[in-house]
Amino acid sequence: MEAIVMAWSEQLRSAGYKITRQRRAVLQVLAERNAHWRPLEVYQRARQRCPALGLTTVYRTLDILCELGLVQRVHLEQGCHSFAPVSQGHSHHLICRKCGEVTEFEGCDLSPLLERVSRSTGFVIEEHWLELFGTCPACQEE
Amino acid sequence: MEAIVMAWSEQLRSAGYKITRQRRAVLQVLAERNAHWRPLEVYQRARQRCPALGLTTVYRTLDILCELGLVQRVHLEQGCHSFAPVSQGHSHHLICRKCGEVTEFEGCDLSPLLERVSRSTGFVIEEHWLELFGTCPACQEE
DNA sequence: AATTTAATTGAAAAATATTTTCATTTAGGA
DNA sequence: TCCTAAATGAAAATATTTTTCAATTAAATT
Repeated sequence: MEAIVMAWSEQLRSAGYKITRQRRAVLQVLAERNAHWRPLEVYQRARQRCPALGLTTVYRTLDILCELGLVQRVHLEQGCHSFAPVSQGHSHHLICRKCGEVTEFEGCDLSPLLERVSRSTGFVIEEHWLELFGTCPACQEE
Repeated sequence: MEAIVMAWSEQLRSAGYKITRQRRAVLQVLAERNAHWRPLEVYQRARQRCPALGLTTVYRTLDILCELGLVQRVHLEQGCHSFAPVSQGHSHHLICRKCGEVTEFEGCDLSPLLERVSRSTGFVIEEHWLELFGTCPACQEE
């Protein structure tokens, strides 16, 4: 089994959640590809591994994974119904518009910008949210 | 009538859309407050001005306004079902978590960051979204 | 290995959000 | 005023998400 699935399972377990066949199937699907997934897509794909899986459980599992910070909601141009795996805590996504691949990127130091905006507007800024869209190396070749 | 409503109307007209009572009512509501609006909220409020208005028309009007770049979808923590007025073309929003006020901010020069991310990932970056959340000056006083 | 129990489950129903369809109405040019 | 394509609302359809509840099950305990 993928290392990431084992790591996620361990996180679930230590947060007091049981490792069920259904949850494992969901985790395995998410680990398949570093991309954004809609609940229905996860459901359809995970049912190949665990035919008894229900859509409700997919929603519930994604909720838990979000709460633990293992996946994050991704807001696409078409809507905000997708989720993507996250490796560290607070994370920003770079999304390929063609294949849907999701990459996290480092070095998001927005402090100077936030500082400037805060000064000019008088807002106290508590949270920021940045997403980039483009074309990944593989899709550029086509 | 608010200047902004007239400006929006002119934009609609010159894009070939008719100025109907319904559309005017929607525009007037959006001009009331620089905040984020959900379609249902717009509907309820605009019906006070135009009781014949249907929810379908609100959705359709918001679509058109988006297409013309006069409003923009706002992605909140709770979901992406809200819209906010936009003054210039590409715009970023600063959103008050308490009162919902939406402010556009200037000076979003992300070029160095985008350049850096592009180099380290190999992605061609075509679009970026940045949203800030915090507390506006008025809400800080409470 | 068997027992126990609280967590987890799926199905169905409900709630919520959005889009489509279509007959009727209407804005605005002729 | 007349005309016509655009726009409309109501209702139905579709899509998404949550709630409810009786049955099942993971995993701790014996």
